[in-house]
Amino acid sequence: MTVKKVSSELSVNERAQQLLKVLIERYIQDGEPVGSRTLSRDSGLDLSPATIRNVMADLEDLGLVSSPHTSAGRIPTVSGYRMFVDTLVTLKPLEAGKIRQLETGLYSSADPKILVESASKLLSSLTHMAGLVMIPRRKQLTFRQIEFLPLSSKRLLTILVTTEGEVHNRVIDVRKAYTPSQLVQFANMLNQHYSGLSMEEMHKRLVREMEQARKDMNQIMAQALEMAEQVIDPEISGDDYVMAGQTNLMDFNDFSQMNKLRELFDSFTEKNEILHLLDGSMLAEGVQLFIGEESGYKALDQCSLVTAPYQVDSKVAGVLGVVGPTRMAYDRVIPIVDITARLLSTAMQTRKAK
Amino acid sequence: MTVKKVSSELSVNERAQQLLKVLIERYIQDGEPVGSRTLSRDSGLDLSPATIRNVMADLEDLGLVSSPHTSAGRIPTVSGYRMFVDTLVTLKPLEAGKIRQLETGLYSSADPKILVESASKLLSSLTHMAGLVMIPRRKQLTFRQIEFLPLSSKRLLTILVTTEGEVHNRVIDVRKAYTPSQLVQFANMLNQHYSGLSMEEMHKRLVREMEQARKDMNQIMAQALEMAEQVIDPEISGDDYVMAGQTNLMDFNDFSQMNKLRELFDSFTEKNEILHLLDGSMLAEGVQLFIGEESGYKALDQCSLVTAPYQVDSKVAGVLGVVGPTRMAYDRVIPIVDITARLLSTAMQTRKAK
DNA sequence: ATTAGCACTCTTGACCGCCGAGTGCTAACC
DNA sequence: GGTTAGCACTCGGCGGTCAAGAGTGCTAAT
Repeated sequence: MTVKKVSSELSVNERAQQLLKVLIERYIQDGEPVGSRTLSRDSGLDLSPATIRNVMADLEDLGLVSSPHTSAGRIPTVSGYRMFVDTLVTLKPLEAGKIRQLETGLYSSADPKILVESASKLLSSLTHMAGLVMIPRRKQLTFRQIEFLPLSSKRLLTILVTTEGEVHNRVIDVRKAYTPSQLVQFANMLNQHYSGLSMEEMHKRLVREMEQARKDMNQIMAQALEMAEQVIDPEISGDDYVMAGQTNLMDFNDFSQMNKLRELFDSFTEKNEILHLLDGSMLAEGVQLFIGEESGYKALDQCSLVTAPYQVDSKVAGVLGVVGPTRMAYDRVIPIVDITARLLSTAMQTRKAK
Repeated sequence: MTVKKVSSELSVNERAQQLLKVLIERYIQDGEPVGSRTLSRDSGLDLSPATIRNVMADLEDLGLVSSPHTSAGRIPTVSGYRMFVDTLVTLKPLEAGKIRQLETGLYSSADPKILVESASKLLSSLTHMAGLVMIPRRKQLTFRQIEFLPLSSKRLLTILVTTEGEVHNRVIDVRKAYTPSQLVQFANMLNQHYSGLSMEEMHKRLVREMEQARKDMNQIMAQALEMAEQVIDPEISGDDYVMAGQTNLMDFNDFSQMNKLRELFDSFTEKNEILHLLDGSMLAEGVQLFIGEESGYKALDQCSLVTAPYQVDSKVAGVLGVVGPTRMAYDRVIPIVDITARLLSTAMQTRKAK
């Protein structure tokens, strides 16, 4: 009996999965609980509503679907969505037109800032949700060049250029006045010495070598290093992301209650929660999903986040993705995020080759 | 008869104005149409509801109030608000605590970018609406210093510093390669020659003197000027504003319909309409209001905008303000905007004196 | 194992009537 | 003549009822 049951359960499972898949696709399409009759008609499985009701009861026991009230159809739960995206979904290849749109949108500029901005705009316009792109993390940028510009006697404008093409400005106050030629000398020294290092590495070395210079009573050296240290300071992490199309989320009646939406928008301006999440998904390879409460952040518990890391110089530099309602068209969104990440990677790459 | 009527009408008007004032204050307070009985109780005028009904009928004829339906109280129209803010409102002086909050919030930083950002945050938190601060207009900034940094043989990073303390970076491509010393020479020349001019003036001169240099076959000069011209280019207007607390607007049930709110938010990201408005109110002295449809922009027709220009170096540099529902506490908001503008002015001033 | 049938549940929208708030008008009042 | 009391009227909002529709769970038959 047990043996029989196992084998039968397997076949049931396959069928149940198929039904779950159809149910979720259906629910994503029109946002209403799906009933047994609808499923019986559209599943392609030639089963009567009654049979399907039995299967639904099983799925409900497994926690994959739930019904909002006694006499409504079923809607997927978070676990249901999870199973769907992990094993059931059939991804829709991206239409050529949209790929072209992405390509042209991302090849136009050499400035990484603009590139990041267009990527997030493209994501939002292709998915009709909110797109976001994390700015390359400061730690992982590589140092290329630093310059000091006197603003007043004891105030300097420092300009930091990375290999990736980013430019950072910062005003620092110094203890004593330097002549322009001294400043040039400082800059030259730093540029020769540290060019090509990652910010993180550079920071480490700066600290170490500053110690050394002080011991050696090498004033000049120590001063230059101290100034550089003030600019490189990893505390000013510069971690940030760019977002576009937040207002798209207002179209989803999933967020009909204003306060939920407000909470979400606030967490977009707060940034730290989102950054945490993005940071976490830097490590993963390929597309990653956070469905509903999976993210662990209350503000996002009605949303899903689809992310993919992008590379510069074959090292992971950042993450991009979209935010939308849990009930989103995963089959379309996943490829979009995936391809956008790839294209952004190459767009940033070619820039460097120039 | 006519003479008498005029005199009586005058006295009626005074009373009517008083009633209009109380009505608007009341409506602003709790957002519901105000009826004759309420007014009779709270106006302090010791009039019966019936009399007040007559006055209301007059006010309605004058287009200052309207009733949403036959048996509701009256609500102010745009003209009603206009009359209110122009002649009736008694402004509430800002509490010392809030002034201190503003002062500490605005004196902490020397960087104009940060200053602008905190000003808009302060505005939003003090008014519980959306605060915005327009960035000093490029044209009106004064040139202080320019530097050229070679990135690759024919690509230069240009750094532009204004007297106001802003730093602008831009990457430009040049036709031929220059040696570092040539670049320094260019920069020196430009800095000596143009320092202290407004961008607008500088641009004019650049064009003129470039012509001259070409005629004189002064290659070096012409090249330097051409490079500068690429950086100064007023087309890249850099007009922009910083906004904070948009989500506050979601709390007002005045914007209960999502699409209205969305339109508004979209116009915030679009920016040009808002910039137009802000630009227009740069000329006005002191606080200026756009109530409802007065702004002329559809997206803003449920909102009011309260603005005030701020100065740097006793020249108008930009505008700041708040956006909120037409039904906002003008008596509190107007002083807040006014004082914030003054404090931002001094905060930016002292910066320069340093 | 599957299905048909049936009773039951729950939501939704329409309809109804009532209450309260407020108006406009008229006639009386000072 | 301005002001007021009184009265009829209007309208939105609220609660209740009702029927229709959709969907379920269970049972018994296939």
